[in-house]
Amino acid sequence: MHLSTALLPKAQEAIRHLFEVEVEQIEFQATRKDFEGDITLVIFPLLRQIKGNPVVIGQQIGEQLQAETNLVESFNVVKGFLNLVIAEDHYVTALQDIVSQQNYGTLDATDETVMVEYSSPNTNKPLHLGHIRNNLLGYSVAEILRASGRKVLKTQIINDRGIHICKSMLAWKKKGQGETPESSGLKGDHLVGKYYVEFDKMYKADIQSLIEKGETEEEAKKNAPVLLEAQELLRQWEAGEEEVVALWKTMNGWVYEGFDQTYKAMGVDFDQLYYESDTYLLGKDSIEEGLEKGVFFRKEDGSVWIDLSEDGLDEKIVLRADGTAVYMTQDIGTAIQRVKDFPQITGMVYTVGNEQDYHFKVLFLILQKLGYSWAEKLYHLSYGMVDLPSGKMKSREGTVVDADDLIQNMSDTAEEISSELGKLEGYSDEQKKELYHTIGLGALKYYILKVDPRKRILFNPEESVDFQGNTGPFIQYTYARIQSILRKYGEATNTLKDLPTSLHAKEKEAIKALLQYPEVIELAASQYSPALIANYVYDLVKEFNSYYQQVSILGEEDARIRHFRVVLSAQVGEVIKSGFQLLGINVPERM
RNA sequence: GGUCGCGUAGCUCAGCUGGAUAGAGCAUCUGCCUUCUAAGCAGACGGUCGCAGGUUCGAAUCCUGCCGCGAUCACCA
Repeated sequence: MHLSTALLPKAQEAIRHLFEVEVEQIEFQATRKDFEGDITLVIFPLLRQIKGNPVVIGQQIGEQLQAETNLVESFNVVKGFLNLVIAEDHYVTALQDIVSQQNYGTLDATDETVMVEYSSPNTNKPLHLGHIRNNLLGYSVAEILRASGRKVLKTQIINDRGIHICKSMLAWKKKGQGETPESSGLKGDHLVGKYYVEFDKMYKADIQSLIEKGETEEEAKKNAPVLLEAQELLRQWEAGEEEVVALWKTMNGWVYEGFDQTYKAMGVDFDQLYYESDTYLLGKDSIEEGLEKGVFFRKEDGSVWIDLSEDGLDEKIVLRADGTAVYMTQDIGTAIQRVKDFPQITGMVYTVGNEQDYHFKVLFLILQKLGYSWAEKLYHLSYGMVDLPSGKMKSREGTVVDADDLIQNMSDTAEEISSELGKLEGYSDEQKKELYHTIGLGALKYYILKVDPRKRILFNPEESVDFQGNTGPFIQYTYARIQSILRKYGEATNTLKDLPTSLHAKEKEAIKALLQYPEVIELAASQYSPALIANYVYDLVKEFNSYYQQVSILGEEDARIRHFRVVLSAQVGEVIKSGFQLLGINVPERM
């Protein structure tokens, strides 16, 4: 039971008794560090119903509470704040309760099922840092939603068709000389990406020569021969020409092998895959349906639109004059298809950058207007771009931070630091390698997830991601130290035997921090924010490290107190592990 | 220009539905390894919370205007 919910009726009772007033809500907050107390009752809001001096009122309520409940041991009043000191045995029993729970922090199951879409890359180039943020956010939010009692389906829609892949195909046909991942030793997605860059070179050369022949830049960009060829390739693909489709399959196959490796290294996965080549024609039926319902209207040229001016937006096209689909058409169709595939879905989360805020606003409105009940529970997990000091990342121009390279670099840095510290005696090379990956990836993931998704991230590859302070490795390190204690202690720590009669101040603080975990999960789920989990785990860890420094755990002579301290440490370790799992970060036994 | 988001210490970020003297990390400086892992702990330094109004007993937080940065406003995806 939560402290404030336990205290609420007591305080209401006290106020009723003292002032003969019924108050519905009472504001509790954690007592600030510089004052004595655990929880603070804010008097000011009560003044609306109780006239008088807040200090006097606080004093009276404090006295009443102290007399009426053994939860409150003592109190003090500072200005309009009634600081309550909670009896220590409350915290001891609270810890006992936490320890007895299977998956402490996770919330009761609901009947909701949420589909979380993330990643959804194009298949013409390897994944980069922008995708990493997307993947980490999507994966983590999925985990957080699951911990908050929802069932979760992780998905991505792979953008496997379109002009972008045709560009890579064309360049490969012209310049590739049959090169394959095997022949070149290149990872498949990198090989295909190489030809995407190659295309851009040819394209730029074409533009240049057209300009020299007197065309304007605008004309040249439209008429460049390689672009026209790529467009022709797309038409042939749509017509199903065997040779083109075969090449398309081959090159996409290379890319998928590459992606699989990257996803595996990143530690993300999916329950269901969708391919744009299967879904790009979807949605047209819904346009007809919407026309009948009067949600859409047809213009004279035959194109179909929706008027969203009443919703503060403008008109948006949903079907071209020639009857072909636009992006919106597809997205409408795909959303509906997903609910057909998984009828248990009650909501969906789209992890897509904030440059598409407007698109999703419109998409969700359309689905609502079409009358789908689940449309109320769609959420665009919008996040800020990852920029470099030099500006935006552009694949074509090679100014990207490659995902595979970055993950490898992080791992290398972890290795350097670990080797310097030299604490891994007895670890095999295999174990070490795995550990470096855990730490390096932990640093990267934490670095990205600890910031509010909405904010854009400026990533400076020159200044490597930190391994000290508010970082993933710092938290992993704390976990490893706890595990070291547990190994040495040897006994079971899943139950509290003899309860101590008094607590160290730091023990009380650590238990308070543990008690917050469930509500943090709830908040993180309702706000779709892994950052809240990251910041919480950091606070917990800081609290614990301070305790660890001040108090000897295994060195305690009294066996009962020693056991209590080990159990408390074990539980802190559990919450670190659990919280980090929600961020998709592993924790090491040693480091 | 319209719409949306962001603006907190030199740098990177917290600050929950308004509450006490705005908190961390990095960087700089000072201490602490014969005691459970120093990727640590304790401390110092560092702020007109972009600016100006407003609401309130109380505003970094809510409202309005302005400034700055970013995104978006295609029969592109």
